[in-house]
Amino acid sequence: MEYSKKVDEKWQKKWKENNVYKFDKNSKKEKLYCLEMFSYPSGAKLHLGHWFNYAPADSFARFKKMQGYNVFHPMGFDAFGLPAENYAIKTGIHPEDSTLKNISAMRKQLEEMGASYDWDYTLETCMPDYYKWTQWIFLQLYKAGLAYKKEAPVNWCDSCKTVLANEQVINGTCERCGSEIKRKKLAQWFFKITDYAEELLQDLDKLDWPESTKKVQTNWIGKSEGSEIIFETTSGEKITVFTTRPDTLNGVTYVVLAPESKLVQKITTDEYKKDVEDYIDKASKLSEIERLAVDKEKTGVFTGGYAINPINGDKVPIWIADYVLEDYGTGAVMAVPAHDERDYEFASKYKLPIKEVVKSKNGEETKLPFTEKGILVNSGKYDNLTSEDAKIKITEDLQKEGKGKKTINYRLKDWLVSRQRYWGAPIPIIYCDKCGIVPVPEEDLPVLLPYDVEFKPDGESPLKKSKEFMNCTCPKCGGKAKREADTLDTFVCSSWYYLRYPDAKNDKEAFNKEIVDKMDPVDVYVGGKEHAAMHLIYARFMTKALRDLGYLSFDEPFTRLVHQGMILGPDGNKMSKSKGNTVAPEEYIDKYGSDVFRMYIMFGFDYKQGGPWDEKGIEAMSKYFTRVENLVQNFNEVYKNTNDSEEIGSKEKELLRIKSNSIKLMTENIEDFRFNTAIARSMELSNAISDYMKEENVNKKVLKDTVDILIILLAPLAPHFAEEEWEKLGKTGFVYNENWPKVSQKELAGGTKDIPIQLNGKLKFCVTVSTEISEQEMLDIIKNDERVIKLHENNNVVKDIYVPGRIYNIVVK
RNA sequence: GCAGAUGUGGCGGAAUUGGUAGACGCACAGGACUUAAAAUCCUGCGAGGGUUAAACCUCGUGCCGGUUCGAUUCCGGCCAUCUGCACCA
Repeated sequence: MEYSKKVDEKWQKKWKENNVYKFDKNSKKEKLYCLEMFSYPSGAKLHLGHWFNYAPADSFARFKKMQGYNVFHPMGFDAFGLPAENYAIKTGIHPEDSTLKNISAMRKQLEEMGASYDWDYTLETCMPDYYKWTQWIFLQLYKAGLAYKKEAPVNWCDSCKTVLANEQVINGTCERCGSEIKRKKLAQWFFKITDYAEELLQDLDKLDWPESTKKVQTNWIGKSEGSEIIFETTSGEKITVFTTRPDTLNGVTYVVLAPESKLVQKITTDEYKKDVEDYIDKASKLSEIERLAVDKEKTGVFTGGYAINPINGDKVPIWIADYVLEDYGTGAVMAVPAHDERDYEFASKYKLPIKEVVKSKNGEETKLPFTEKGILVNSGKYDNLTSEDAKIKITEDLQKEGKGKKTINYRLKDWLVSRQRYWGAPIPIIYCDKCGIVPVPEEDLPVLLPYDVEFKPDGESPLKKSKEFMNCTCPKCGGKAKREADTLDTFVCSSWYYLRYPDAKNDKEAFNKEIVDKMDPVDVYVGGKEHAAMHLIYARFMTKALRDLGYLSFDEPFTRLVHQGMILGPDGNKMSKSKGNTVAPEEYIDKYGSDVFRMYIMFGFDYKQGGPWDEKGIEAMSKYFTRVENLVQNFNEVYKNTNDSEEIGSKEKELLRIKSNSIKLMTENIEDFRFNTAIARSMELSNAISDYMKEENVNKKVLKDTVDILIILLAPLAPHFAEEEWEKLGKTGFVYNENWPKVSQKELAGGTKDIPIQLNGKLKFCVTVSTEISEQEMLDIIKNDERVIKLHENNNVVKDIYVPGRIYNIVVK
């Protein structure tokens, strides 16, 4: 049958009937856990991005299986979350109904793609049999003190009526709807990811991840080493500041508190009370985007209070200013306008003194603000020390007097996990008037998400409106109590799903320890780099936390990480409905079949790079399929009708060399997710076979072996097509069950090779030598080549450089 | 502003540890087959010069410079585009 969607259907049916993709958990082969980031069923159809993520990664998994690994390759659905709820708000269709419908449609499409998933291991995060365990994990973290509640200024989106994580705030606007984010104080649940900041940073070294992603995480964690320094104040309070530049302590000319700081009230004198209150009031009304605008001029106000410099006794004014952030460091800074740009700008505006205490090391004139390290001046006994030495010395001296210490700060903040939303896993907590916060007993899990709820947003959690859900009895005292109305951030669901897959049907525990230790960590994780900061850091945290609680015994969830690039619209822009440049895969699948589409997206782009969609390439790929079909058909005829030659001559050697070269490079390339070059090598091989078949006398054995190998090599890349051609070759089993071929070094050497001859590094010509002779013989042939001799005669030769088997360069004056 | 990535023919993209730049494919041109077209097959295809035709010569991997017998690859300095993070003291 000529390749089309019909061939896909034929083989999908056969695969199913024969359980070809059944995972054998008892296999003795080495396990390989290959995972793609699971899909979010916000729409009913797989879009091009899904295809570009899943189809090539499936080819990788197939390749690994053929190489002899026991490949575990599951797929599931990240089904809770805002889009389904927003869709529901718009259309009135319940999130559960639309989500489940989308899941079944997407699953059907994934089957049509021909992906080698074992669906016995699937999961859906919105189902009670999954979120029961999400809640259970919450309880374990709660018991361990890693989940806690606190009042916190949160990012509030007025349009979505919800709190957003810092990661969901883009330039002060909501990631989803683009409206400005305001600050609001609410009691919120947090996970203590900051406890793991140092380990999350250190363990990045262990990971086979793209460097750029490690960098993103490093910046996200934002470790900075410095000192905490205590300033006494005239009002008797103490202000602790954090600084990375204790060497500039003598240059402090004022101290600044964040407007939200609790100290402000105590330090402010009556005289300045009104100014300060006005300022705080104004600052709190500013939205995040206004407050953080880069070009915003710094503002602040004097409190009337003074602080005492712990090192020289200087009395400096205390100000409040919104350029100081409450939630970083100590919420207070010592201002050194001479050596910090922000302080300089502020001091200049408010006419505060500027005192220079660091000079350039090489004695050059320094222009203020001078923010580099240098040599201390105007610093009493610390004069002439380098910044590096002074940092240590000053901190030591302060420590002796209990006025300071060395410390480390991280930008990473605790993970805010509560959402005032309906479509998520309910937080398993009960509030009792008598007993306070009471965790739901494990045997009462899951806390079911009620179906009948008014989920239109009005600033309150939708669950609060369901009396049935809210009213309960306290597990401790049996009295009347209320449930937590917030649901968990979907990132909580996705922070542990890779642990659930291998034991997805376990109804006794989230996952069995023995199984998870055997199957995890994920060996190869494939997904977009938009998750570099959030999902990937949360999952790492979760693995480490569960390890410390004794539920598993490894440190990192994803050993190797690969990011696919993004396919852009034909116009080179990101695909979006509003731009009208989207590409619908279904049309192409229907017209050409899934394999042509898969092969095109693998061949037309650098996988890690992506690029603009080009429709012409798909037609070309379809033609390649036809060429291979013709090749197989011709082969069957040639094999039947021509005379056999047992000779292994130069033609055969060349064919075998190309065959082995294709095996070698395809093996390396697929391993490295470089599908475009892998496919190029398969094309070279089919071209070589076609050429060889035009010969008068063919060596049938060589030809047959080579054709078989071509189809085997294509099997992971074009699975349906390869099965069809395999069958045409008269084979009975599935080509998927064949072994990936091995390279023959002897064949790879071929018969001859060309040694380039250069003159001053520029190619002149090549000398062809046999690969079966010694290096010395090769050199002799090159040296005695007429053209080489001529080059020597006609030039003033300085020397010859010979890299054995590689290149021969003649250096002339 | 900081960090990261990218820059190669008309196009997508290839080039081991520095060693024949442009694999493979698209597009294009010419040819074969055909009444014709499509499909298929064959040939050519970085730019410029040169030749009846070849041979051959010069230039060429964003720009400038360096290291080297030899640089798309290594180093220094720019430019452009993209993506993160953005008052983190």
